Amino acid sequence: MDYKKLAELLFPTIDKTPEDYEAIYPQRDLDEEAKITRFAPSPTGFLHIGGLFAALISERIAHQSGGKFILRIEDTDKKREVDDGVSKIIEGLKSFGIKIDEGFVDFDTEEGAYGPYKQSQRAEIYQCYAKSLVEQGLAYPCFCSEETLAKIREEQEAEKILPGYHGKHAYCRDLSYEQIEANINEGKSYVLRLKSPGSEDKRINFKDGIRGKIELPENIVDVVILKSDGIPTYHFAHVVDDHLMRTTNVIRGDEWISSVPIHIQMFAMLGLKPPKYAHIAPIMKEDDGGKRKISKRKDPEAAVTWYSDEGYPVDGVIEYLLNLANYTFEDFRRANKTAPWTDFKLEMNKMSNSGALFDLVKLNDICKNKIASYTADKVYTLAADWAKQYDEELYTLLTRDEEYSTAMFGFDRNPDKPRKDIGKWSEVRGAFSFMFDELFDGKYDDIANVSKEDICAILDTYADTYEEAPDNNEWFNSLKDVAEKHGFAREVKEYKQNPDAYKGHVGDVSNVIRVAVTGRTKSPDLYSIMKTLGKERVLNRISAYKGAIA
RNA sequence: GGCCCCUUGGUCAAGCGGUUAAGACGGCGCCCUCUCAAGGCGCAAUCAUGGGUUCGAUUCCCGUAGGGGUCACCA
Repeated sequence: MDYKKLAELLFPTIDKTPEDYEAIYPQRDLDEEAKITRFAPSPTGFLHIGGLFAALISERIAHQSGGKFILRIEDTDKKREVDDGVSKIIEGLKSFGIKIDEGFVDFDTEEGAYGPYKQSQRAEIYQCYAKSLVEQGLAYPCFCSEETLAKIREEQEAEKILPGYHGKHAYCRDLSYEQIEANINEGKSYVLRLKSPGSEDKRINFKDGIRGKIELPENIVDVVILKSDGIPTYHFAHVVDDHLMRTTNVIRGDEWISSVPIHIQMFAMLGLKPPKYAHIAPIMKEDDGGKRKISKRKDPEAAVTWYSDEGYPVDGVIEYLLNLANYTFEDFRRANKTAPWTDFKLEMNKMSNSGALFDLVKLNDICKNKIASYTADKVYTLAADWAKQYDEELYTLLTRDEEYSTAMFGFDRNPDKPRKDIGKWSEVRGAFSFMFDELFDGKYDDIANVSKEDICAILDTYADTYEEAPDNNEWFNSLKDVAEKHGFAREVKEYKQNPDAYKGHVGDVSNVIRVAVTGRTKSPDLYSIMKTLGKERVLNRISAYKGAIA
């Protein structure tokens, strides 16, 4: 058969050759060490936490080696594509600080010399490589209908042999030129299949960057490389794109492992060198005592936007993911308390090869530590940013008096032992409601161990003698005076040594003030709170509390 | 079902033939403390299972079970 003639019949408009594209997209001029990685999602909905994880790993591997990180859009499936899919991906990546060098670096901004970076715009390139395969007799058109394919599958199931287009079921494999031409003239639609040279009893080996050596049976199926609309399947697009974009390391989900034989075969048939592969385990979710892949449909936390909505600090989420990727991140963080996460050297071979359960409790802990490490200014900025989008009332309150809010976020924020009570911005409202009259709900925790009479007497004395103390010590000393006056011990120790001699101790007295001022028995440093609140508001709170318990 | 991958406390996990089987989160307890948060100290809790190999298996080999993935003109 004259394959050249066939190629012309199939691709009359394709006049470039693979050599042309080799020249258009030359080898990159980079260090030996520099790695080119890419994140290649399909725009079928929101950005998934697993996608962010894969993107983060790829970005790290590229940037810590002095290489480049590409965002390529795999939009070869028109049926599943979602309108704003691309912008959702870019927005998600951007909001988590993933820096893209090439491809879709921003909304409507495509950069780089290896584009276009959207597969739907690369049809001619794929077709050119497909044509060359046909010319060499390595690919052929297949006219089998869906029904035929279904029948083949049935037969194979009955015979208990490997399903797929191969062997005696590969009906179109040996069609003559005349048959093909006749079919085409009839207007029959067809796909292009690769003529697999694989044999059933041979195996292929490859080294996975995470799992090490993997051995799989060779691919014997004549897979589709071009769909009937002329658009490539994932496999073919991957091979052509990652070659032409000069990707050195393909990092993707482990659901691709079983396709590696197909990919390696394609690279070989095109005479190209495959990239290094690394397959990462999916993020799992606990389900009825079992594990399952975290799912777009069932789990709100699968969407990356969920973390933004909840107000998790983006660094916290990233560090949790890094922690999931390499157990050594924790040590890095302990040793470098304030270093940016980009200083951490991610190691591929330290990645776990079984899927980890996503642990919101751990995430929360990391985020608490993260926020505790911020300055009050930074907390203010980030909390306000979040509130602006998700809690308008809080935003108004927070920004009404920046100095006031910053002082509030500064409670107990000493560098050695910072307060760790909020893990996400949505907790700000609840944690600091007492700082704003608009949010202060007039509900009070019960005080169990002080009588109502004593509470009133303490409040009276306190209100009458209230002065803004210059520092915490002095304030506390004056509180001790109040305690003493009402029959409470000045020191907790004194009380413990001789409990019958007192009604209680200074801690009980401070709690009375605490409840009056904040409504609750648990709060950050009371002195700081009152100082920030100001005398007038403190006195108002005290009288309001008296009214409430009267 | 075929093929492939995986299996250490509740969770993330270190370990790579001999260990009291790290560490972190969570839990519990104690200490510190004007409350809480934090911090300090401590406790409980793990090698899926059966066979080998070996003087010795968490570690190596085989089987079993369980989990996951994949077998499309989806990625």
